[in-house]
Amino acid sequence: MVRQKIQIKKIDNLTARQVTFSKRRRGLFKKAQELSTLCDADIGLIVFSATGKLFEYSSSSMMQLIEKHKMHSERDMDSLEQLQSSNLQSEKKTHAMLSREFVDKNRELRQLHGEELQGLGLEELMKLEKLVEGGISRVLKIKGDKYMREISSLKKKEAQLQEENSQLIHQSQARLNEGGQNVIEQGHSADSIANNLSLVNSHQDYDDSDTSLKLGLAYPY
Amino acid sequence: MVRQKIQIKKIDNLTARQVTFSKRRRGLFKKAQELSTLCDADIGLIVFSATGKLFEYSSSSMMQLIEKHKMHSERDMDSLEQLQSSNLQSEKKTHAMLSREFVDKNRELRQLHGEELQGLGLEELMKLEKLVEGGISRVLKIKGDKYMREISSLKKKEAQLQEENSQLIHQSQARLNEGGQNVIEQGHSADSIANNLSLVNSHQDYDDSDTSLKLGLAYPY
DNA sequence: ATCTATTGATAAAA
DNA sequence: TTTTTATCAATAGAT
Repeated sequence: MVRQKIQIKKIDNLTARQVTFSKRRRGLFKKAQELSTLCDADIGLIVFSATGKLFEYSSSSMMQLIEKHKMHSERDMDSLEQLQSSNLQSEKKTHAMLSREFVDKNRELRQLHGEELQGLGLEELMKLEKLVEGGISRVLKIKGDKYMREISSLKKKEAQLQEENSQLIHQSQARLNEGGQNVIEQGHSADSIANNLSLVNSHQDYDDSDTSLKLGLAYPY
Repeated sequence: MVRQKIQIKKIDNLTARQVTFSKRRRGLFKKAQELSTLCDADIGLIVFSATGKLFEYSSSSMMQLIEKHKMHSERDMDSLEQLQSSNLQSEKKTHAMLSREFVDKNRELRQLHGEELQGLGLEELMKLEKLVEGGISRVLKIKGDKYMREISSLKKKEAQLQEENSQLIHQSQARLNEGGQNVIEQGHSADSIANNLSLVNSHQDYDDSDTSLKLGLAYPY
């Protein structure tokens, strides 16, 4: 664009190409920074040289920017997620099947063992739930850039669900006692979980991750 | 840079800022494209206007580029992951402990039931273990994007909790029916989950993100 | 890396 | 917004 105008096509001469890359790259970064400053824009610029070297600029944090970008064009992940999702379809089915087997087995155990064993499973679930909650609160402390905000949002959903779980469990317990059956120790029997269907419908609006954990453990990690 | 040189600082006048944004943005994209063509560079440019509108350019695919970028700068997430990792140490321990309890319970079941049941539990645990391993290896194939993995993990948690809710609700129904009549369709007992926990310990070597799979049981997304 | 002749980008105005 | 125009900035080619 100077001494002589050049064509915008790949520069054949390696040395000339490297020189031009270096010069123009700097110019590009400068322009990006200027635009960001002048117009209060959030800009991210990633440049890989032909040799694979990375150069980047971001007016804020690249991580943050990339996250924001993904939110604006959700389709990025979609192909990947669809891939994974389809990969998992058969597994889900198998898993659901096995889960049912386990359910039956466990019921058997309870029957053999009598009521005093009833609460154990749920009790331990609750412990695990507490662990999850602990993990959440710790992680939530991590600094809030926008990337973090997405994570936070996911965690909120999770917390709501846990709350819902707790309520279900509580009400189930109450219902059991109402039933005037053999009273169990304070443990929460899984079996005892009853009714509370009213809670269900208020959360049907969750979008993604229809993935189901048939085993249902509140295990975050 | 023209009729009068301007300072590189935020343009106060809104209209002027918008005009400049529009002009310079185009110029920037053009320069990016030129650099990409001339020097065979892989370039991604993301611009968010002050009003949140997204403009982007990528010489190849933005997704691809972002993935590549993450591979080159894995350290971004490291501090965060380390935090989480350390936060999780105690939880992992507790979890391992609980897992052992569940294993014991399962052994108890087999003992009560006699020989004909002996192999069953283990057999199914192995099946599940395979499923989990399958899920893990698939996830590990997804290019090393720790960030995505964290979000995935959260989504998994959410899914698990939702499923747990469903199960609780199902059981509630079952319980209700049991109370009044008899015979119900088999809901998924939360108790039954106990058996699966024995899977956990065999995969302690995976890093945090993947750890979720152990607990979440082959649901990577 | 530095120089400099030119082209390219763009601020201000319309 | 887009176009025009007068300048300033970027840079191709040479050193």
